[in-house]
Parts: sequence; structure tokens; C-alpha cells
Amino acid sequence: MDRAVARAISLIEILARAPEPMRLTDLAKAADLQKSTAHRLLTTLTALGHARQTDSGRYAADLRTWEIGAQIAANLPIKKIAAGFLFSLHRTTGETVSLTLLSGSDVLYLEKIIAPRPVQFRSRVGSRIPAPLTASGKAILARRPDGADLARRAAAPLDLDIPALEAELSEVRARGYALSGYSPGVLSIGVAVAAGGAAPVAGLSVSAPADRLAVDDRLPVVDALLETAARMGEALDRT
Amino acid sequence: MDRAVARAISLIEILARAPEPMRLTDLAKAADLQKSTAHRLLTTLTALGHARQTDSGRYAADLRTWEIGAQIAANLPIKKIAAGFLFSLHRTTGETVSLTLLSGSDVLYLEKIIAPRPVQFRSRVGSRIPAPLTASGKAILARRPDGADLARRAAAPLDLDIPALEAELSEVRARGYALSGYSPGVLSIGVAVAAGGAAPVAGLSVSAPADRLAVDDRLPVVDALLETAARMGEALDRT
DNA sequence: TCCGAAGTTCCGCTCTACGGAATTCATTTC
DNA sequence: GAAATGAATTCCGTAGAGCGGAACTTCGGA
Repeated sequence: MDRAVARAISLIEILARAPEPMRLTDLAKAADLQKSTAHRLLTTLTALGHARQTDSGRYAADLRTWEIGAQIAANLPIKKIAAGFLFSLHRTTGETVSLTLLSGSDVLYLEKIIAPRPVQFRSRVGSRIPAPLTASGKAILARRPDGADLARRAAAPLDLDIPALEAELSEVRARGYALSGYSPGVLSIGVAVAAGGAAPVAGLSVSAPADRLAVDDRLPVVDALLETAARMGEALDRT
Repeated sequence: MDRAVARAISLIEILARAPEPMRLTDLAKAADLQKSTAHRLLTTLTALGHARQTDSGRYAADLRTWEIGAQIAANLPIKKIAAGFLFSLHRTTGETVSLTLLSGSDVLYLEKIIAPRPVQFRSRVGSRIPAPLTASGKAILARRPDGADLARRAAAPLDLDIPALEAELSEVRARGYALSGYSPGVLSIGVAVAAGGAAPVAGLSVSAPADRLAVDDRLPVVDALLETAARMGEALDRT
């Protein structure tokens, strides 16, 4: 199982999380490695452009990982077609729009266009959030055959009320969109994007301060979301 | 030098470049590995979330690499402060704005806000372009002590006219901004972002169809760029 | 139903990667 | 400015991880 590979990647992950460059000693401790082993692996990673050493000898993640990752994302079919759709959705609604992807029982934020007066989000592009905590995640789960399983898997460690969640998912399935009240003051409306007859893996959402998405104002946003999601699904089929 | 690590990363890079999932045989050939070795490494990478296997048995890059990379980028000081500045620069100019970072003698596109009517760029976020071919790259080189060296290093394989490039860089140094005419019909104006007294590593640029940045219309854009770059430099100092 | 091409598993050998110890380097303290 | 401390780096003998050739299995097409 290629111990060295797993260890090297674990070092990169630790460095990626660290806001400051780290000392070899701490890095070795965090990865549970001997100093000499950590040092050798870091030398390799540095040579490959994935780590770098500051003048003070500390280690930091370098940008090669990011560069490769950006290329991977750019090659995703959904990402290739998304830009134009997101942009026009942003223009018609005037709010923050996000594109998410199901990954296990989480949702990954793949792209985002932020509204002029942005609200506070925790959802950075690249961040991972349990699907049942997001509008687009719930919209995706509601339309998947394995949605209930995934919901339970995600809900367990968060001790969410599973029956309530399942009830909400069938409501979402019926009306076609999901709401998220997970950060106070901010409301998101999410829909699923499905290609062909397959189960959806992508989601689309619009987020705004709750008072700008009051009950009476939601309809045009929901329409725009559903319309955009349908068009994106068709575009994916054409690929 | 941790052969297995280097080989595993090379596999990921090959997968990242591939627009379609690849067969094991081709992957092994591309990475110059035995099929069994490639298979074992891919199994490891799959277990770690960096590769994935389609139903037809082909291999594709998975999103873990992208996720880690996004976290690395998010922790860069320049990225932390950039969003607001880029946004207001985009608003005042109405055009596409980009943030770049010097990496060797290349420039990496770190972030970008695209104008409503976007022009055609080759510069995806995450892409790498020789610094002398971009406005922000030239602006960075012009203000670095090692700028001439880097310029030569980058220019050699492209067979650019080195004396002409050096002349342009000193011109850029004198007037404070650089122009790029590298894609026909599109013009970019670039400036360097420097923190404290240190040599700049970041650049800022505004790009638009050439006719929207005619000589007479450049001044306000240049002013906005220089102002933003100065403020960003100060913000970096405060970090 | 057979054939061929591809993916997967097996297994003995080799050399890579390991980690404890020695060494060098940088920083702090007296 | 010498000594002491703590960290990074290098060294090296050894074990077992990783390698790759070959056997086996699976799948798709003829």
C-alpha cells in the first residue's frame, strides 16, 4: 500500500492546513514520523515543487499541488460548461451563486460568484460541508436513489434528527428545491443538476441575507435556478 | 529520493492533464512504469481519494488533490487579502482583473474576475505562463533585482529578442506599469504588488479588448491599478 | 463460443526507504 | 564570546516495502 506515498501526501495535507510555515520537528510529530523520514520525504516534495522551505528553515506547502488541482477541476465536464450559466444566474438574481458537487455524503464548493454586498459564508471554494447542512446538498440527496443512505451517514456524526431530515428530503423532492437555514441571517435556495437520466451529482444555489429572500421574493429565484439547472443538465448531455 | 512518491505524483499529473479517463495500460506507458507498479500506485491513490476508477475500469483524477490545493491557496497571505481589492478594481474599471504570482520565471494565475463581456484568454486560474509574455509578469520582473536573469531564463526557450525585452523592462520600471500585446485584440495592463521593501512576487492586471483600452483611455485604469497595488502592499505589511 | 486484450493478483528478489545515532548549524544565555 | 541548548541535516546498517515478470481473471467483440 505504498507507505511512502501515503506519508508524503499526509505531510502535504498537514502543510496545507497550516496557516504558517512549520518546523520539521512539529511536522514529524503531526505526521507521526521520525524526523529523518519526514526530512527525506520533504526533500523529495520540495524537489517536486509541492513543498518549499522558508529562509528560516521552516516548511510550507508550495503551489504545485494547487496548480495540478486547478487543472483537474478545469477538466471536469460540469466545470467546463458552468461558467456562463453561473454568470447569467448571478446577473438575473443579483445574489451570490454557488456550484457544488457531491463527494461521499459531503458537498464540495466547486465555484462561486459573490454578490456585491456579500454575506458571511463559511463555504470557501474547495471547502467540504456535510450535504444535509446545505441547500444544494439537500436538493441533490432528495433526487438520488441512495439519498436517504447518504443523509443518514452524514447525519449520524452531527446528531441531526434523522426522521425530520428524511421528511424534509421528501418535501424537497416534491417541490423541486431546498432551503437552508444553517447560518443565521443567511438563506440559500438550492436545486440539483442532473445529466440525462442519471442521479444528480451537482447542485446549484443562490444565497443572500434572509430578508432579501423573504417568502414572497423566492419564486423568481427558484424559477431562475430550476431553469438554469435544466439547461445545465442538457448541456452536460451534449458533452 | 522516494521513487514511489515521485512516481505516484507523476501519475496524478498525467491524470490531471487528461480530459478523459485513461486506461491502465496507457497510463503505465505514459509514466514509464510496469503495469503492475502503476496498478499498485493507483490503488493507493484511489484509497487516498486522489484517483478514481470509472465503471469501465478506467482511471481519472479525483478531487482530493484539488481540495488540498484550494486550501493551500486560501492560506496564502496575498489571497487572503486580495478578494476585496480585486472586486473594487473590477468595479471601478468594469473589466477583467487578474491576480498573478511569480513562480520561477513564470507567472501563475491565482485569481480572476471576469468582465460581463469577457474576451478570450488562455489564462485559466491555475495556469502558468512565461512571465515576459504577460503584462503583470513584466511588471513584476521590472521591479526585481533578479528580474533580468529571470527574463533571460524565460526568454531563451521562446526565442524572444532579449535586448528588446530588457529595454522594455527598463521602460516599464520607469513608468510603473507594463502592457501586453500577446494575444491579438486583447490588451492587458499590469503592475507589481510589493510588500514592505521586498522584491515583488505578485502582480495585478486589467485586461480588455484593445479598443476599450486605447491610449487615451488607459490613464484611469493605470491609476486604479497603481492605487490598488499600493494598498495591497500595505495590507500585506500589516499581516 | 472462442479469442484477444485489458485489468488484476501473485510472489520471490532487490534495493528503497527506514530510523536511530552522529553531526552540523543556528540561537540563546551567561 | 564561549558554552549550552535545540533544531535541522546527514550517515549508514538493516528490514521489509516496492518492484516487475508471469500467471490468472475478466470482459468485449467476432
